This record gives sequence, structure tokens and C-alpha cells, in this order.
Amino acid sequence: MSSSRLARAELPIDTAALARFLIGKLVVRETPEGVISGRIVETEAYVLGDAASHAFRGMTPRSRPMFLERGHAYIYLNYGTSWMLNVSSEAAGIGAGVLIRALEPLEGVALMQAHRGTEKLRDLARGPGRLCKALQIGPWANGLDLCQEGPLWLAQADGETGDVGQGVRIGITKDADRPLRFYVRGSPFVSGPKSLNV
DNA sequence: AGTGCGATTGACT
DNA sequence: GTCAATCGCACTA
Repeated sequence: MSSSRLARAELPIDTAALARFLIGKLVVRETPEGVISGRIVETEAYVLGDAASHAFRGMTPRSRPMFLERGHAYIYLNYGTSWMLNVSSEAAGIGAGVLIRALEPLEGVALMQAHRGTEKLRDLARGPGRLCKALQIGPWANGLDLCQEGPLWLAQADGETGDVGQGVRIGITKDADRPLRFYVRGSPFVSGPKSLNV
């Protein structure tokens, strides 16, 4: 079920195209306790020349993984409380990435419940910080190549993706009007206000 | 060296 | 619905 790791060559090079492409794909996490996986239902693109992107003012110690070749993890702490999972995009040397914002839990639900401290399926990975907590993704994964052998990867999914909506990104103040957020229409596992998920 | 501020969340009215 | 927690980083000096 969670075997077919996506190869780098399968990933679109364009950041927005990658964000759209990742909708419906799987995030798989191998922990000592077992495998956890979920279907990606919400992403956001942070493109070149984007004032909301951490890479906007060039490479910094934090944004460094965004400049890796597409398919690497960029992990950072936001608001001092929540870890975020991003997938670097574009060619090496170009700072851009895709934020994974929400998953529909598939495998390892009991583990996710334990990590999150809640039973509610809908809340396990709805939101970027919750997602990382559920999958125990932290700074250990920063800069990790998701296209190579390792405890965290992206995989092809079987079944329908569903209707994909596109709209403005959540929680940003700069370049806030760009339609760079992608989500599965009607999915209860998508974060953000209901008005944005139509 | 000091400071302001987030790609959020959970607790509370 | 409102709001504080929390801290690493980037910016200013």
C-alpha cells in the first residue's frame, strides 16, 4: 500500500505544478512503532519572487533546504509551537517549496491518535502543525531527501483524487492574494475556514 | 546585542 | 467567536 515511493523524475519542476500534483498523493512515515500514512488533501506553493516565501530574500540558515533540488524536506518551527513540513521544488539553487497542510489519515491511525492526544480522526492531521505532530516529523527531517531510502517519503496513491480546488493561501499577510493553495473539494480533512474550501 | 514577528494551535467566553 | 502561548530567526544598530 505504501510502497511506491515517488521518484524525483516524477515530480513536476514548477512549484505551483508540484503543489497541485501532490494533492491525492501519500505521505508515508516509518516509525519504530509502525507505519503511518495519509493522503495529501491540502498544499500551498511558495514560489520564486513570492514575498510570503522564506526564500524571498535569498538563502538564510533557515531557508537553506528550500534551495535543494526538488523532493527534499524543509522543516521549520512556526509561532514557536508548530513544526511545518515542506517539499523543496525547482532546480538546485532556486529557493521555493510546497507546504503540506493536511492529510486524510490512512494507516497507523492509532499511532497518530497517540501522538496527537486525541481520538478525533478529522483532527489528526488537519493543519500543518498537527500533521507533523501526528507523524512525528521534526527537525530531524530537515534537508532529508524524500526521493531516497529513509523513514519519510512521498508515494503514489491508488483511487480517485477528487475535485481539486484552488484559492488564496492561509495565514499569510504578504502576497496574500495569489491563488497558490490547492485542496480536495468537500474533504473534511482540509484545514481553513469552510468558506475557502468550496 | 536587542527586538518584533510569524506558512498555528488549543483553551476559553 | 476571541486570544495568549512560545521561540528561533531575520532585521536593525
